Amino acid sequence: MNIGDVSRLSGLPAKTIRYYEEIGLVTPLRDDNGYRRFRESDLHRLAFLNRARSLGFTIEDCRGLLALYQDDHRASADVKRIAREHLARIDEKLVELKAMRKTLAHLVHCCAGDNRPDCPILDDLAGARPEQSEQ
Amino acid sequence: MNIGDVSRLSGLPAKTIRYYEEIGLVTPLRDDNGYRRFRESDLHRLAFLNRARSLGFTIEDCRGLLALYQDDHRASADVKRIAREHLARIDEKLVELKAMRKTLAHLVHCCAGDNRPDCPILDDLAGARPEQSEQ
DNA sequence: ACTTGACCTTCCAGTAGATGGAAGCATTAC
DNA sequence: GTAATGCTTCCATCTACTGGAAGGTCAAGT
Repeated sequence: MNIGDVSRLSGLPAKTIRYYEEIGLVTPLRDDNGYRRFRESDLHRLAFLNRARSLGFTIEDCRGLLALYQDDHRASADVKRIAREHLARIDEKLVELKAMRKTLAHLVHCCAGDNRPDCPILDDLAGARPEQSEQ
Repeated sequence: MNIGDVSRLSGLPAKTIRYYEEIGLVTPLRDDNGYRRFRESDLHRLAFLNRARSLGFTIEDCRGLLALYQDDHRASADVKRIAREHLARIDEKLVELKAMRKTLAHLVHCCAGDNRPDCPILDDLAGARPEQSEQ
């Protein structure tokens, strides 16, 4: 298979596949003309990567997960640890985003959004926060 | 004020303040010795930036917000539009993260996390997804 | 045989938003 | 005088790609 084929089959852009090769996540063979030649196993790795990335795992997580995937003597505990840590990161991010969302939604709600200059959003950004006195 | 002072007062690292100068978000004066000299107005801009960034506004959003902040003839509608668009981006991100969280939490829950190799997390990443048949 | 178009290659640059570190002046404290 | 901070610039690095240029390869059609 050429890169176009695995791109279609894995759902990853060819650019991304080349990048993954560059950072050692996949190692296709080469034909005499210099074209990359992908085996079934390469395709599986790429599909695995696409799925793992879509779940938000970092590239380094993916590296670890692929290694465990290949390792018949793995302990599922190692996989679970990576996933749990990732889940914790997601939860942190969710807390942060929800806090942002709450403040922003409040500010947007308070702003008249007309052609006058008075704006509670700018007031907040400038430091005048009614619901959060300066200690 | 030197950079160390505004750093303490604005809460931004000196590195970040230099970076903000580089990209034109703040323009301190210079002393004869080459040191940056910050006015009160610079400090206000930096505090504004710190707050806006902590609410997740992009640097380009901040640029627009600062311009409106300085503009006595602004329309609050313009501020509100920037904030609403940002809010929409946050909501998108929240939807995405919540979906990831749901899948991940389920997989983590299903994984025994012992010293055996069987692992539903890897099974999922490898494409064997029971609750989501292939088309 | 020649051309066209699709496909492939490498290499370089750029994205967002900083952050880390090195080398080297300036200032302040003792 | 010297040691500790503090300031400067410059360059590199991070994440995870993505875009584009310049050019080689291949298969189909005429």
